[in-house]
Amino acid sequence: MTSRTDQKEQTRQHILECAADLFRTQGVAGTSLTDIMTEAGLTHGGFYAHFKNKEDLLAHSYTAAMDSSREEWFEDIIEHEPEEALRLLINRYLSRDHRDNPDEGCPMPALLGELEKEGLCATEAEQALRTSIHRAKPSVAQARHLSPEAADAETVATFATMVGGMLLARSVADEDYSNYILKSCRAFLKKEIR
Amino acid sequence: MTSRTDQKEQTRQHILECAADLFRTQGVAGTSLTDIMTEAGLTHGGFYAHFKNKEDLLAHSYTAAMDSSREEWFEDIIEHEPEEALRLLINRYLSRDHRDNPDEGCPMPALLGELEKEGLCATEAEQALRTSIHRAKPSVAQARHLSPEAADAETVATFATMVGGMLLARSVADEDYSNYILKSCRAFLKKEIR
DNA sequence: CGTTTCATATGATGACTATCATATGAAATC
DNA sequence: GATTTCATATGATAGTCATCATATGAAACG
Repeated sequence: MTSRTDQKEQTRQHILECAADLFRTQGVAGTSLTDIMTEAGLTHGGFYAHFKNKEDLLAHSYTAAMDSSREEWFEDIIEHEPEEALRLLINRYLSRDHRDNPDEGCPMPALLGELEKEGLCATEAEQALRTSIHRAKPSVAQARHLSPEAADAETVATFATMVGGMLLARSVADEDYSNYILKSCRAFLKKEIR
Repeated sequence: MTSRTDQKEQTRQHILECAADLFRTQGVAGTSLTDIMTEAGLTHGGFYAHFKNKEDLLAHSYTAAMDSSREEWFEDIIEHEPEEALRLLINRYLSRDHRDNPDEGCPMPALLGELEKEGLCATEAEQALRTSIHRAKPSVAQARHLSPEAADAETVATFATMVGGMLLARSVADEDYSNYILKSCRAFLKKEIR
Protein backbone atom coordinates (compact mmCIF):
# COMPACT_ATOMS: atom_id res chain seq x y z
CA MET A 1 0.00 0.00 0.00
CA THR A 2 2.94 2.25 0.63
CA SER A 3 4.21 2.14 -2.90
CA ARG A 4 0.88 3.22 -4.29
CA THR A 5 0.43 5.96 -1.72
CA ASP A 6 3.95 7.20 -2.40
CA GLN A 7 3.25 7.13 -6.09
CA LYS A 8 0.16 9.26 -5.66
CA GLU A 9 1.94 11.78 -3.44
CA GLN A 10 4.74 11.97 -5.98
CA THR A 11 2.24 12.57 -8.77
CA ARG A 12 0.59 15.28 -6.68
CA GLN A 13 3.89 17.05 -6.20
CA HIS A 14 4.62 16.76 -9.88
CA ILE A 15 1.26 18.31 -10.79
CA LEU A 16 1.96 21.07 -8.28
CA GLU A 17 5.28 21.87 -9.91
CA CYS A 18 3.94 21.79 -13.45
CA ALA A 19 1.07 24.03 -12.42
CA ALA A 20 3.40 26.53 -10.77
CA ASP A 21 5.58 26.65 -13.89
CA LEU A 22 2.67 27.13 -16.28
CA PHE A 23 0.89 29.64 -14.06
CA ARG A 24 4.04 31.77 -13.90
CA THR A 25 4.61 31.61 -17.65
CA GLN A 26 1.09 31.80 -19.08
CA GLY A 27 -0.88 33.18 -16.17
CA VAL A 28 -3.59 31.47 -14.15
CA ALA A 29 -6.46 32.22 -16.51
CA GLY A 30 -4.27 31.36 -19.46
CA THR A 31 -3.59 27.87 -18.19
CA SER A 32 -6.24 25.16 -18.35
CA LEU A 33 -6.35 22.12 -16.14
CA THR A 34 -5.80 20.04 -19.26
CA ASP A 35 -2.64 22.05 -19.99
CA ILE A 36 -1.35 21.25 -16.54
CA MET A 37 -2.21 17.57 -16.57
CA THR A 38 -0.76 17.14 -20.05
CA GLU A 39 2.44 18.89 -18.98
CA ALA A 40 2.57 16.43 -16.08
CA GLY A 41 2.22 13.53 -18.52
CA LEU A 42 -1.30 12.67 -17.36
CA THR A 43 -4.84 13.13 -18.63
CA HIS A 44 -7.33 15.68 -17.40
CA GLY A 45 -9.74 13.38 -15.60
CA GLY A 46 -7.44 12.36 -12.79
CA PHE A 47 -7.09 15.92 -11.58
CA TYR A 48 -9.90 15.76 -9.05
CA ALA A 49 -8.33 12.79 -7.29
CA HIS A 50 -5.63 15.23 -6.17
CA PHE A 51 -7.26 18.64 -5.76
CA LYS A 52 -10.66 20.00 -4.91
CA ASN A 53 -10.69 22.39 -7.85
CA LYS A 54 -8.53 24.84 -9.76
CA GLU A 55 -8.51 27.39 -6.94
CA ASP A 56 -7.35 24.75 -4.49
CA LEU A 57 -4.52 23.84 -6.84
CA LEU A 58 -3.62 27.50 -7.25
CA ALA A 59 -3.37 28.09 -3.52
CA HIS A 60 -1.18 25.04 -2.98
CA SER A 61 1.02 25.64 -5.99
CA TYR A 62 1.56 29.30 -5.12
CA THR A 63 2.68 28.43 -1.61
CA ALA A 64 4.83 25.56 -2.85
CA ALA A 65 6.46 27.76 -5.46
CA MET A 66 7.12 30.51 -2.93
CA ASP A 67 8.66 27.97 -0.55
CA SER A 68 10.98 26.35 -3.06
CA SER A 69 11.81 29.69 -4.64
CA ARG A 70 12.69 31.15 -1.24
CA GLU A 71 14.81 28.11 -0.51
CA GLU A 72 16.82 28.70 -3.66
CA TRP A 73 17.28 32.42 -3.13
CA PHE A 74 18.54 32.12 0.41
CA GLU A 75 20.32 28.80 0.23
CA ASP A 76 23.85 30.03 -0.37
CA ILE A 77 23.23 33.69 0.32
CA ILE A 78 23.14 33.13 4.05
CA GLU A 79 26.75 31.95 3.99
CA HIS A 80 27.99 35.44 3.15
CA GLU A 81 28.54 38.51 5.27
CA PRO A 82 25.39 40.68 5.53
CA GLU A 83 26.57 43.37 3.10
CA GLU A 84 27.55 40.78 0.50
CA ALA A 85 24.40 38.75 1.15
CA LEU A 86 22.16 41.73 0.47
CA ARG A 87 24.14 42.70 -2.61
CA LEU A 88 23.85 39.15 -3.94
CA LEU A 89 20.11 39.02 -3.32
CA ILE A 90 19.56 42.30 -5.16
CA ASN A 91 21.81 41.36 -8.09
CA ARG A 92 20.23 37.97 -8.55
CA TYR A 93 16.64 39.03 -8.12
CA LEU A 94 17.00 41.93 -10.52
CA SER A 95 18.98 39.92 -13.07
CA ARG A 96 18.26 39.28 -16.75
CA ASP A 97 18.29 35.61 -16.00
CA HIS A 98 15.48 35.97 -13.49
CA ARG A 99 13.56 38.22 -15.87
CA ASP A 100 13.83 35.72 -18.71
CA ASN A 101 12.86 32.65 -16.72
CA PRO A 102 9.65 33.41 -14.86
CA ASP A 103 8.73 29.73 -14.74
CA GLU A 104 11.43 29.06 -12.16
CA GLY A 105 11.52 32.52 -10.61
CA CYS A 106 9.79 34.37 -7.80
CA PRO A 107 6.02 33.86 -8.01
CA MET A 108 5.19 37.36 -6.77
CA PRO A 109 5.77 39.47 -9.86
CA ALA A 110 4.39 36.68 -12.02
CA LEU A 111 1.21 35.93 -10.10
CA LEU A 112 0.22 38.56 -7.54
CA GLY A 113 -1.61 40.69 -10.07
CA GLU A 114 -3.94 37.85 -10.92
CA LEU A 115 -4.27 36.58 -7.37
CA GLU A 116 -5.47 39.83 -5.93
CA LYS A 117 -8.49 39.89 -8.22
CA GLU A 118 -11.37 38.32 -6.33
CA GLY A 119 -9.17 37.97 -3.23
CA LEU A 120 -7.78 34.65 -4.42
CA CYS A 121 -5.24 33.18 -2.01
CA ALA A 122 -4.91 36.45 -0.11
CA THR A 123 -4.03 34.58 3.07
CA GLU A 124 -1.50 32.32 1.39
CA ALA A 125 0.08 35.27 -0.40
CA GLU A 126 0.38 37.24 2.82
CA GLN A 127 1.90 34.38 4.80
CA ALA A 128 4.42 33.63 2.08
CA LEU A 129 5.42 37.29 1.82
CA ARG A 130 5.82 37.62 5.60
CA THR A 131 8.04 34.55 5.69
CA SER A 132 10.25 35.85 2.89
CA ILE A 133 10.62 39.23 4.54
CA HIS A 134 11.45 37.59 7.84
CA ARG A 135 14.11 35.60 6.07
CA ALA A 136 15.78 38.59 4.43
CA LYS A 137 15.49 40.97 7.34
CA PRO A 138 18.67 40.04 9.30
CA SER A 139 20.90 40.71 6.31
CA VAL A 140 19.22 44.06 5.70
CA ALA A 141 19.44 45.04 9.35
CA GLN A 142 23.14 44.31 9.58
CA ALA A 143 24.12 45.53 6.14
CA ARG A 144 22.40 48.85 6.74
CA HIS A 145 23.00 49.13 10.50
CA LEU A 146 19.32 49.53 11.23
CA SER A 147 17.16 48.95 14.28
CA PRO A 148 14.80 45.95 14.05
CA GLU A 149 11.75 48.10 13.21
CA ALA A 150 13.59 50.17 10.65
CA ALA A 151 15.08 47.03 9.14
CA ASP A 152 11.64 45.52 8.75
CA ALA A 153 10.31 48.54 6.91
CA GLU A 154 13.43 48.71 4.77
CA THR A 155 13.09 45.03 3.87
CA VAL A 156 9.45 45.44 2.89
CA ALA A 157 10.33 48.38 0.65
CA THR A 158 13.29 46.51 -0.82
CA PHE A 159 10.96 43.68 -1.78
CA ALA A 160 8.52 46.17 -3.28
CA THR A 161 11.29 47.61 -5.45
CA MET A 162 12.48 44.18 -6.55
CA VAL A 163 8.98 42.92 -7.36
CA GLY A 164 7.97 46.14 -9.08
CA GLY A 165 11.26 46.35 -10.96
CA MET A 166 10.86 42.81 -12.23
CA LEU A 167 7.27 43.51 -13.27
CA LEU A 168 8.31 46.60 -15.20
CA ALA A 169 11.34 44.93 -16.78
CA ARG A 170 9.19 42.04 -17.99
CA SER A 171 6.45 44.25 -19.38
CA VAL A 172 8.68 46.27 -21.68
CA ALA A 173 9.23 45.41 -25.34
CA ASP A 174 12.72 46.85 -25.90
CA GLU A 175 15.36 44.65 -24.30
CA ASP A 176 17.82 47.49 -23.84
CA TYR A 177 15.27 49.50 -21.92
CA SER A 178 14.33 46.44 -19.91
CA ASN A 179 17.99 45.97 -18.99
CA TYR A 180 18.16 49.62 -18.04
CA ILE A 181 15.18 49.23 -15.70
CA LEU A 182 16.87 46.31 -13.94
CA LYS A 183 20.14 48.20 -13.67
CA SER A 184 18.47 51.31 -12.28
CA CYS A 185 16.64 49.35 -9.59
CA ARG A 186 19.81 47.51 -8.61
CA ALA A 187 21.73 50.77 -8.30
CA PHE A 188 18.89 52.34 -6.34
CA LEU A 189 18.70 49.49 -3.85
CA LYS A 190 22.44 49.39 -3.48
CA LYS A 191 22.26 53.13 -2.80
CA GLU A 192 24.64 53.88 -5.63
CA ILE A 193 22.65 56.77 -7.07
CA ARG A 194 23.71 60.21 -6.01
CA MET B 1 -23.89 63.20 -40.43
CA THR B 2 -21.83 64.89 -37.76
CA SER B 3 -24.20 64.05 -34.97
CA ARG B 4 -24.11 60.37 -35.74
CA THR B 5 -20.35 60.28 -36.10
CA ASP B 6 -19.96 62.16 -32.84
CA GLN B 7 -22.33 59.75 -31.17
CA LYS B 8 -20.27 56.79 -32.31
CA GLU B 9 -17.00 58.33 -31.16
CA GLN B 10 -18.58 59.12 -27.81
CA THR B 11 -19.79 55.54 -27.49
CA ARG B 12 -16.32 54.31 -28.37
CA GLN B 13 -14.78 56.43 -25.63
CA HIS B 14 -17.38 55.20 -23.19
CA ILE B 15 -16.62 51.56 -24.01
CA LEU B 16 -12.93 52.34 -23.60
CA GLU B 17 -13.49 53.77 -20.13
CA CYS B 18 -15.75 50.95 -18.98
CA ALA B 19 -13.25 48.41 -20.25
CA ALA B 20 -10.38 50.10 -18.44
CA ASP B 21 -12.37 50.13 -15.19
CA LEU B 22 -13.40 46.49 -15.42
CA PHE B 23 -9.98 45.29 -16.55
CA ARG B 24 -8.37 46.99 -13.55
CA THR B 25 -10.90 45.57 -11.10
CA GLN B 26 -11.51 42.07 -12.42
CA GLY B 27 -8.53 41.51 -14.64
CA VAL B 28 -8.44 41.10 -18.41
CA ALA B 29 -9.23 37.40 -18.47
CA GLY B 30 -11.88 37.91 -15.80
CA THR B 31 -13.77 40.42 -17.91
CA SER B 32 -15.85 39.32 -20.89
CA LEU B 33 -16.77 41.54 -23.80
CA THR B 34 -20.39 41.15 -22.71
CA ASP B 35 -19.44 42.45 -19.24
CA ILE B 36 -17.91 45.52 -20.83
CA MET B 37 -20.73 46.24 -23.25
CA THR B 38 -23.33 45.73 -20.54
CA GLU B 39 -21.44 48.08 -18.24
CA ALA B 40 -21.49 50.59 -21.07
CA GLY B 41 -25.26 50.19 -21.38
CA LEU B 42 -25.02 48.38 -24.71
CA THR B 43 -25.33 44.84 -26.00
CA HIS B 44 -22.48 42.55 -26.96
CA GLY B 45 -22.98 42.50 -30.71
CA GLY B 46 -22.11 46.10 -31.39
CA PHE B 47 -18.62 45.64 -30.07
CA TYR B 48 -17.02 44.83 -33.40
CA ALA B 49 -18.25 48.05 -34.93
CA HIS B 50 -15.76 49.79 -32.62
CA PHE B 51 -12.82 47.45 -32.15
CA LYS B 52 -11.08 44.75 -34.11
CA ASN B 53 -11.11 42.32 -31.22
CA LYS B 54 -10.53 42.06 -27.48
CA GLU B 55 -6.78 42.54 -27.79
CA ASP B 56 -7.28 45.70 -29.81
CA LEU B 57 -9.61 47.02 -27.12
CA LEU B 58 -7.09 46.11 -24.43
CA ALA B 59 -4.26 47.99 -26.12
CA HIS B 60 -6.36 51.11 -26.60
CA SER B 61 -7.91 51.02 -23.15
CA TYR B 62 -4.56 50.49 -21.45
CA THR B 63 -3.03 53.48 -23.20
CA ALA B 64 -6.12 55.61 -22.58
CA ALA B 65 -6.16 54.67 -18.90
CA MET B 66 -2.45 55.43 -18.55
CA ASP B 67 -2.96 58.79 -20.22
CA SER B 68 -5.89 59.92 -18.12
CA SER B 69 -4.37 58.47 -14.99
CA ARG B 70 -1.11 60.33 -15.64
CA GLU B 71 -3.07 63.50 -16.25
CA GLU B 72 -4.72 63.19 -12.85
CA TRP B 73 -1.53 62.41 -10.95
CA PHE B 74 0.43 65.29 -12.34
CA GLU B 75 -2.30 67.84 -12.80
CA ASP B 76 -1.89 69.77 -9.58
CA ILE B 77 1.38 68.22 -8.49
CA ILE B 78 3.33 70.29 -10.97
CA GLU B 79 2.23 73.48 -9.22
CA HIS B 80 4.34 72.67 -6.18
CA GLU B 81 8.05 73.01 -5.50
CA PRO B 82 10.01 69.89 -6.56
CA GLU B 83 10.47 68.53 -3.02
CA GLU B 84 6.79 68.94 -2.22
CA ALA B 85 5.76 67.63 -5.62
CA LEU B 86 7.72 64.42 -5.16
CA ARG B 87 6.42 64.00 -1.62
CA LEU B 88 2.86 64.45 -2.85
CA LEU B 89 3.29 61.94 -5.65
CA ILE B 90 4.66 59.32 -3.28
CA ASN B 91 2.00 59.92 -0.65
CA ARG B 92 -0.84 59.77 -3.12
CA TYR B 93 0.38 56.83 -5.10
CA LEU B 94 1.08 54.76 -2.02
CA SER B 95 -2.18 55.73 -0.31
CA ARG B 96 -4.99 53.56 1.03
CA ASP B 97 -7.34 55.37 -1.26
CA HIS B 98 -5.35 54.35 -4.32
CA ARG B 99 -5.06 50.80 -3.04
CA ASP B 100 -8.81 50.52 -2.49
CA ASN B 101 -9.86 51.98 -5.84
CA PRO B 102 -7.96 50.17 -8.55
CA ASP B 103 -10.66 50.94 -11.10
CA GLU B 104 -9.65 54.60 -11.20
CA GLY B 105 -6.01 54.12 -10.27
CA CYS B 106 -2.73 53.52 -12.05
CA PRO B 107 -3.09 50.71 -14.59
CA MET B 108 0.41 49.38 -14.06
CA PRO B 109 0.05 47.42 -10.82
CA ALA B 110 -3.41 46.32 -11.89
CA LEU B 111 -2.62 45.14 -15.40
CA LEU B 112 1.06 44.69 -16.16
CA GLY B 113 1.15 41.17 -14.76
CA GLU B 114 -1.47 40.03 -17.21
CA LEU B 115 -0.17 42.08 -20.12
CA GLU B 116 3.31 40.64 -20.03
CA LYS B 117 2.00 37.14 -20.62
CA GLU B 118 2.16 36.50 -24.35
CA GLY B 119 3.76 39.89 -24.91
CA LEU B 120 0.37 41.62 -25.04
CA CYS B 121 0.67 45.38 -25.57
CA ALA B 122 4.38 45.34 -24.78
CA THR B 123 4.95 48.35 -27.02
CA GLU B 124 2.04 50.32 -25.60
CA ALA B 125 3.10 49.49 -22.04
CA GLU B 126 6.64 50.62 -22.70
CA GLN B 127 5.66 53.89 -24.33
CA ALA B 128 3.24 54.73 -21.53
CA LEU B 129 5.85 53.96 -18.89
CA ARG B 130 8.49 56.06 -20.64
CA THR B 131 6.10 58.99 -20.85
CA SER B 132 5.23 58.76 -17.16
CA ILE B 133 8.87 58.59 -16.15
CA HIS B 134 9.68 61.54 -18.35
CA ARG B 135 6.91 63.46 -16.65
CA ALA B 136 8.08 62.74 -13.11
CA LYS B 137 11.77 63.11 -13.75
CA PRO B 138 12.19 66.89 -13.31
CA SER B 139 10.70 66.82 -9.83
CA VAL B 140 12.95 63.94 -8.84
CA ALA B 141 16.03 65.59 -10.31
CA GLN B 142 15.47 68.83 -8.47
CA ALA B 143 14.18 67.36 -5.22
CA ARG B 144 17.18 65.06 -4.96
CA HIS B 145 19.76 67.35 -6.60
CA LEU B 146 20.70 64.74 -9.18
CA SER B 147 22.29 64.86 -12.60
CA PRO B 148 19.93 64.08 -15.50
CA GLU B 149 21.17 60.50 -15.88
CA ALA B 150 21.05 59.81 -12.17
CA ALA B 151 17.61 61.40 -11.96
CA ASP B 152 16.35 59.12 -14.70
CA ALA B 153 17.55 56.00 -12.95
CA GLU B 154 16.19 57.23 -9.63
CA THR B 155 12.81 57.93 -11.22
CA VAL B 156 12.63 54.47 -12.77
CA ALA B 157 13.42 52.87 -9.42
CA THR B 158 10.92 55.10 -7.64
CA PHE B 159 8.23 53.91 -10.03
CA ALA B 160 9.29 50.32 -9.44
CA THR B 161 8.90 50.78 -5.70
CA MET B 162 5.51 52.45 -6.05
CA VAL B 163 4.17 49.84 -8.48
CA GLY B 164 5.59 46.95 -6.47
CA GLY B 165 4.41 48.43 -3.18
CA MET B 166 0.89 48.82 -4.51
CA LEU B 167 0.92 45.27 -5.85
CA LEU B 168 2.03 43.89 -2.50
CA ALA B 169 -0.40 46.05 -0.51
CA ARG B 170 -3.30 44.89 -2.66
CA SER B 171 -2.37 41.23 -2.47
CA VAL B 172 -2.38 41.00 1.30
CA ALA B 173 -5.40 39.88 3.31
CA ASP B 174 -4.80 41.71 6.59
CA GLU B 175 -5.57 45.41 6.24
CA ASP B 176 -3.19 46.45 9.01
CA TYR B 177 -0.33 44.69 7.30
CA SER B 178 -1.35 46.18 3.98
CA ASN B 179 -1.28 49.64 5.55
CA TYR B 180 2.13 48.86 6.97
CA ILE B 181 3.45 47.92 3.52
CA LEU B 182 2.26 51.23 2.10
CA LYS B 183 3.75 53.15 5.01
CA SER B 184 7.11 51.38 4.72
CA CYS B 185 7.37 52.12 1.02
CA ARG B 186 6.46 55.75 1.53
CA ALA B 187 9.09 56.13 4.24
CA PHE B 188 11.66 54.34 2.09
CA LEU B 189 11.06 56.57 -0.92
CA LYS B 190 11.09 59.67 1.22
CA LYS B 191 14.42 58.45 2.62
CA GLU B 192 13.06 58.52 6.15
CA ILE B 193 14.43 55.16 7.20
CA ARG B 194 17.70 55.20 9.08
C1' DC C 1 -42.24 62.22 -46.98
C1' DG C 2 -39.90 58.33 -48.84
C1' DT C 3 -35.40 56.36 -49.02
C1' DT C 4 -30.92 55.36 -47.56
C1' DT C 5 -27.42 54.80 -44.18
C1' DC C 6 -25.46 52.99 -40.31
C1' DA C 7 -25.13 52.58 -35.09
C1' DT C 8 -26.65 49.26 -32.33
C1' DA C 9 -29.38 44.88 -31.22
C1' DT C 10 -30.63 40.00 -31.82
C1' DG C 11 -29.44 35.67 -32.55
C1' DA C 12 -26.23 32.01 -33.93
C1' DT C 13 -21.89 29.18 -33.95
C1' DG C 14 -17.87 26.85 -32.62
C1' DA C 15 -14.30 26.52 -29.43
C1' DC C 16 -12.77 25.92 -24.92
C1' DT C 17 -13.07 24.70 -20.12
C1' DA C 18 -14.18 23.11 -15.34
C1' DT C 19 -16.24 19.51 -13.43
C1' DC C 20 -18.11 14.94 -12.82
C1' DA C 21 -19.53 9.92 -13.79
C1' DT C 22 -17.75 5.93 -15.00
C1' DA C 23 -14.27 2.64 -16.89
C1' DT C 24 -9.79 0.28 -16.75
C1' DG C 25 -5.92 -2.06 -15.46
C1' DA C 26 -2.11 -2.78 -12.57
C1' DA C 27 -0.62 -3.41 -7.96
C1' DA C 28 -1.79 -5.09 -3.29
C1' DT C 29 -3.89 -8.41 -0.49
C1' DC C 30 -5.66 -12.78 0.71
C1' DG D 1 -3.92 -17.18 -8.49
C1' DA D 2 -8.33 -14.89 -7.44
C1' DT D 3 -10.13 -10.77 -5.70
C1' DT D 4 -10.14 -6.21 -4.21
C1' DT D 5 -8.55 -1.54 -4.25
C1' DC D 6 -7.60 2.64 -6.21
C1' DA D 7 -4.63 5.72 -9.25
C1' DT D 8 -5.37 7.23 -13.51
C1' DA D 9 -7.95 7.33 -18.10
C1' DT D 10 -12.04 7.89 -21.05
C1' DG D 11 -16.02 10.08 -22.07
C1' DA D 12 -19.88 13.33 -21.25
C1' DT D 13 -22.13 17.68 -19.78
C1' DA D 14 -23.13 22.30 -19.10
C1' DG D 15 -21.58 26.78 -19.14
C1' DT D 16 -18.94 30.63 -20.92
C1' DC D 17 -16.94 33.28 -24.36
C1' DA D 18 -15.14 35.53 -28.69
C1' DT D 19 -16.64 36.25 -32.96
C1' DC D 20 -19.73 36.86 -36.81
C1' DA D 21 -24.14 37.15 -39.74
C1' DT D 22 -28.08 39.40 -39.93
C1' DA D 23 -31.95 42.40 -38.33
C1' DT D 24 -33.86 46.81 -36.79
C1' DG D 25 -34.98 51.32 -36.22
C1' DA D 26 -33.94 55.97 -35.93
C1' DA D 27 -31.59 59.79 -37.91
C1' DA D 28 -29.84 62.02 -42.31
C1' DC D 29 -30.77 63.21 -46.78
C1' DG D 30 -32.95 63.94 -51.12
